[in-house]
Amino acid sequence: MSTTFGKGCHLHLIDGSAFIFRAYHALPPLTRKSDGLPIGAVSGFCNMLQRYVEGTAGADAPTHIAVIFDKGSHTFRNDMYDQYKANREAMPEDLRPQIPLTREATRAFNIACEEMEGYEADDIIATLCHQARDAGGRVTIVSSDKDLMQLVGDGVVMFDAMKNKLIDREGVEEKFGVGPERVVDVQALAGDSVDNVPGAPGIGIKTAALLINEYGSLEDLLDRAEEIKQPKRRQTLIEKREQIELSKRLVELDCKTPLEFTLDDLEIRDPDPEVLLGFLAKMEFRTLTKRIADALDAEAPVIEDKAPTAPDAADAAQVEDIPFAPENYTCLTDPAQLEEWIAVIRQQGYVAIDTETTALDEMVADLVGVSLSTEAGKACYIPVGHTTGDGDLFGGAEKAEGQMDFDTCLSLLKPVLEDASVLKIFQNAKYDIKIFQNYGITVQGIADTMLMSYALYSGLHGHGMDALSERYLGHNPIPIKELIGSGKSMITFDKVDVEKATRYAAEDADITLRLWQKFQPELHREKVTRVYERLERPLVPVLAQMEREGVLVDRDTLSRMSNAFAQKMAMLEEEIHELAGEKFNVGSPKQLGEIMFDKLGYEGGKKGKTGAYATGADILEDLSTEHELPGRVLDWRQLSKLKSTYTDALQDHINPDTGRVHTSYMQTGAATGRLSSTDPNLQNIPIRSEEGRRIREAFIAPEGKVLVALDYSQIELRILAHVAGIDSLKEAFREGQDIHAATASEMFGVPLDEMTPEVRRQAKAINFGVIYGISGFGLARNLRIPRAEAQGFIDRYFERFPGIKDYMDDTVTFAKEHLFVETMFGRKIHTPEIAAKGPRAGFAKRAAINAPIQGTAADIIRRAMIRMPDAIADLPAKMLLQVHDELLFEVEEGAVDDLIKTAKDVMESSAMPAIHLDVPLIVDAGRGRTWAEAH
DNA sequence: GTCCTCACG
DNA sequence: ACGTACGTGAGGACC
Repeated sequence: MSTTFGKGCHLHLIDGSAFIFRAYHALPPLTRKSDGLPIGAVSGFCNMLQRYVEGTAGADAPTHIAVIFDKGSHTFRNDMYDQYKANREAMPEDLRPQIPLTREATRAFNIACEEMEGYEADDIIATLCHQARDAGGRVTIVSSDKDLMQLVGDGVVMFDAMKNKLIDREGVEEKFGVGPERVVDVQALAGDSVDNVPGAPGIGIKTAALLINEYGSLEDLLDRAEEIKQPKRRQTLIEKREQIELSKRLVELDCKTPLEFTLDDLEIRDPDPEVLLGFLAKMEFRTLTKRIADALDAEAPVIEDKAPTAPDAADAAQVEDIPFAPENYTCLTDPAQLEEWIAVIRQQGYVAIDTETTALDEMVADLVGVSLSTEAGKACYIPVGHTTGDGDLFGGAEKAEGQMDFDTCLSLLKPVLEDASVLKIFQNAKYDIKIFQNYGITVQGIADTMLMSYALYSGLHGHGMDALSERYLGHNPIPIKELIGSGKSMITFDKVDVEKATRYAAEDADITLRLWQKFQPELHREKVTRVYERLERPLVPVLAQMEREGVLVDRDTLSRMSNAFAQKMAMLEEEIHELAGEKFNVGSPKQLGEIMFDKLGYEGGKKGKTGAYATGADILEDLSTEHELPGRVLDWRQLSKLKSTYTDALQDHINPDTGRVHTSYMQTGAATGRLSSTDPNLQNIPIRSEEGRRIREAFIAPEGKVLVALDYSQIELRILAHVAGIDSLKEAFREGQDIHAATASEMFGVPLDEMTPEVRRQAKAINFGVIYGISGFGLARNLRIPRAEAQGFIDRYFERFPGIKDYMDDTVTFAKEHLFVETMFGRKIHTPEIAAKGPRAGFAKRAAINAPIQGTAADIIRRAMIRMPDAIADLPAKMLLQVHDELLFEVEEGAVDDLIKTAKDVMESSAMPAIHLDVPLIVDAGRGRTWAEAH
């Protein structure tokens, strides 16, 4: 039955990883109906495999076939160069569990399925190629990976299944400018950013091919490097010789892999219908099962339409039964123990990590310890920076007993942290990766339980670890207060006793791991995997980098402003006291209310819930038509606000080391998907008032650089026009009209060229009102017109734009039915209050109407931010700040136009291709030495 | 800690 | 019948 591989045989080798990734990206995140297991990639993989086998049947059918997979993340190339493939992005979490299933699928098709520990699939393919060719057979490699092109020639061709194209010797020459036998020479010079092969800096494929063709081979080129005319190129080749030679060894495939099977084992075999259909049925692939059953002329097994089972009842119960037992938490002091932990981590491919530090501000925090957890209930803590006495780790204090050496610990952890193929699970990853960055460690390959919770439960509750642990694990973690106290007597973590720290820190890692296990299947069940994978997880390093950059703020400017404000306030205060007839604290609303309404007897004093008079700006404004005092108080309040919140407070936030202000962005702060900014909040720097706007003059670019502000024009209204399907609004946006004027024209029948500012202002207020879930009362208050008149405007608006009312009604209906609303990208915002009765129902309704619009805008700018670093990588520019619909950059003077063009393009195209908008997105640009000028 | 007020989109 | 524009964070007063 079995024949010996030889002349006339034709071996097809399928690059398994390529199939898997193509399948994963080509298909939506499908899940198995009965239990929510992600199976999109498996489904695509099976389809592709089946179609391939089907498509190759005929005259030149393969006699032998195999699917070759990678195994393990560590190969002999990592021993040569530890940075090899270190840039690889972490595997999406919903793909990981599908990998073993693709092996199972291959076997179910009765196709040979081969892999080797320590070798890449490419090496196995290379070895098989050589063997097959030596035996006189032919080979077709099914892959489009350029690393395999070196194997082409002498009966070996490649088939790019994506483009349905054969790649032969000419194809390789087209791609590399040299024949297959010189491909590795070109690759060694050109390097490869994807695999992190260094190559020769400044030399790409074109130049490399030119050089190789001129000198014949890489070795000759390097030997005769002195002869090269271009000085820069000559220098590079001489200085980087070793790096280039290393690169060649990295790209050269090993054709002597010690295989544990022979070519004869790969002989093509018919699948066993029972096994194959059994597997497909188990995966619950209805269409595919039926199609293959037909092809095999067999009976398709029945796939029951099982209702989803209770969420992993069995598994969950097991995990939840594992107690939180501090005795299973160990304190690691010996590097050998850590090495054992690392071996386990590498083996299983993931670990939960938490860092303990001396401060909440990552820019000034020192690392005190690291905790790890590899399975529920099991965790360790590595103390490295605990101190005794006064002073800190790097000055004054004594290092406490019983710890691991700081540098030893980090040098052991570094390769794991930087290896994107090992998943590091954090609660609030941004904090920890910034801490590790302080020590030159760039963490790659992260999961974040805080972001998972946000993607799953935004609007339902907060996403802090204590709350999540209590809610989802039924466990109250040790409060940090018990270790460091609170208030004035608070100590830093380095002063905490190592034993206590171990219990606390190990528990945090344990909890993080358990939350990850709990949330992972939920992401699929709730269909928010895409949101988490595309909108949340990739944003973390981007925000970390922006925070690290900070923005330059001029202390002198702020300090001068503070002084000027103080003087003016003192004068106003004197006047106010005189008008009041007594001295009082102008900053106390309570005292002010009593003075105005009780003592001076102003009309219209209204007490709120707490029994205090309301003294808000709107009330003082009304009073100021009758009295002098309220106007003075308004002026005083404005200055007080500017001084305390901005000109004084901002100075305190200037980092002494960098001279810049480093805000912190909270990714989970706003339910709609917006970011929020704290410490300091740089998203509410004044701009509306002339006095306040001047604070932006203190935000500057360093010498030789410029600030560039890019902001989306009317993004929320554009989204509204799209989602509500308002043709006239869409048309106005497409034609670049003044949207508020166009609205006014449509509503009041005033031609555009006769528009008055007053009518336009009213239309503008209505436009904004609509986004907020308009009410007659709210619009009346905003426009200071009678409520009936405001209601008349709204009625007319709905009449002219009937789609708006439908959109609002539909959104509320959807929210009531599902208790959440969605953005265009599928972000869910839960609206539990929509079921409430009474006044709360009104709030919830308006929030539900607003959330998809505000949230979609937030998603769009997030996508822009995620794509931005790569887009501007070659420009001398940094993205510094985000203010909801604006991005602020710092750019070298000469590159301003390039930056604006590139960044604008990224922003304007960021809705696509995930969603389609019927209206264009337009980004306005400004530049200047200060943020004030850039607007 | 909570309320009030006010800065931003 | 009720009280209302949506989403945030920070500072100061007051308990």
